[in-house]
Amino acid sequence: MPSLDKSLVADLPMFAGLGDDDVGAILKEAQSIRYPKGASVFQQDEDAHSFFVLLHGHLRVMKVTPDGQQVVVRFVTPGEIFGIAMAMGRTTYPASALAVVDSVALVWPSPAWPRLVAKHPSLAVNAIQTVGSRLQEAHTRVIEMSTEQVERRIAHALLRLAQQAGRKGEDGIQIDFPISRQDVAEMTGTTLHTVSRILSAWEDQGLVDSGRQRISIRNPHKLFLLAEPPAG
Amino acid sequence: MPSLDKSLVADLPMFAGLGDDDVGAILKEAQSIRYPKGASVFQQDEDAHSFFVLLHGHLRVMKVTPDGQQVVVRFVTPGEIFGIAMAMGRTTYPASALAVVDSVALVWPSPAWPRLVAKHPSLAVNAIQTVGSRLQEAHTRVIEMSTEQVERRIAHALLRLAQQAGRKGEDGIQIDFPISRQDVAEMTGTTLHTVSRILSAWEDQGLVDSGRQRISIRNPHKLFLLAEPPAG
DNA sequence: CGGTTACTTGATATAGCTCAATAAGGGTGG
DNA sequence: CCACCCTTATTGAGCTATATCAAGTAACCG
Repeated sequence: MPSLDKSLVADLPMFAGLGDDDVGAILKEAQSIRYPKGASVFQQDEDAHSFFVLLHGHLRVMKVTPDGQQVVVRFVTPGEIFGIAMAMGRTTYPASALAVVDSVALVWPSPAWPRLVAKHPSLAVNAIQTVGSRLQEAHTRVIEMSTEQVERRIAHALLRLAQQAGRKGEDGIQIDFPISRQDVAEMTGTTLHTVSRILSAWEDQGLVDSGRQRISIRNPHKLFLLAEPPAG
Repeated sequence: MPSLDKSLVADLPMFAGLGDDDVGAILKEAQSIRYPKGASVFQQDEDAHSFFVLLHGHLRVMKVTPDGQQVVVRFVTPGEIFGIAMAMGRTTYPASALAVVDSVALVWPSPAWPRLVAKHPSLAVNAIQTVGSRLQEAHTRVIEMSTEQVERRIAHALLRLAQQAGRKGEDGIQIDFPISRQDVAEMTGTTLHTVSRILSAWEDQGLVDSGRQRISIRNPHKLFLLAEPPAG
């Protein structure tokens, strides 16, 4: 019984440079698990027992500060590897992951990682690149938070979301999972009130069309101009 | 002529899990270069020709936004690997590195990386961990910028600097390289004016002792309490 | 010394937070 | 299918942390 279809995953960046046989062997060690909407995939500070590849759905990854404030680290989209705390030399997860819609992931036990890497070194190379690009993103975010004010940060966040999880609709690009004002606030370091006000303003200008846990971008070009004002 | 002393570098995290022979072989491919104070090691967007290990001195890594604002990404301290853009799958450096004091680094040509990794897989594993811990730091910074106000952010930044580059002096921990108010501002997303005011206030309270491009922490414990106020 | 770079400090302006109240969806159970 | 409830979103008013503007002082460098 070929438990998992190689074709589903063979061309994910994580498996780049691996032959079909290798991919098959790696997949044999994984199981696929379904996470219903709202379910937790793993919790911050919990023992990093597994690592994952998202097959279907969307996850919100968030961190909570000691005093209870939440920050959204990112959203995981299908094809991404996540929860690789162990590969980064950690024993616990640095953040929590929650299914925002019904989702399915491949799951490997963390102890399999060193063995798999030893046998398939390209895994390590690919993992560095994955972590590297996340580092880039994180730095981008630091820079935005240091130098831009709220409106531009929100514009950037929405454009990024549209790129990662945008679904072309009748008029505009819709973000393909439920996302609240609070979520956007936690991604951009502001409050839901400010997000609400700004989205309302943009709505009036015909820039976006949004509602309860739903945002679509009607005019990406104008939004882009807000995010990156032409030099002057 | 044994150009470089293995003992200098054999126990850096980057070479963990490698035998003396391996370390020797890897070192053979590097040259050591001196960067006088103020010299550029590499420039943002420049072709990622080399990667480095800092042997001596301190570097400031910074990014410039399209509109010319600078952000300090981090300071490099001796023993660290840096400029590994290429390992992360980039062809150009995402930031610039500048010697803030006379410095010395080991330099490898980027094309050597894949070959070295193929021959010494622990390099890849160690690199993931390095990049992973930088990702952690970057996320920490995002979270601080999202949830803390300026005074706490500066407190955190100074404590981190003290940990990475603190030199125990007669009274307190001195940051071991020249650092201006502007630098601290660019690390914490504020202005030099605000940093100056806050340091002045701390000076009055006997928390720090600072001057032109010089900061030392007289009372780390109190500073820590500012950074992490006890729950309430 | 003269010039430049770093730092200090006051006064004012304002972006965005906080507080507060209301409204609109949308799911659920009767 | 309707009524209710809970979550999410909207919007106003006032406040405050911090940026900005402005001016002067101190340290270092050649």
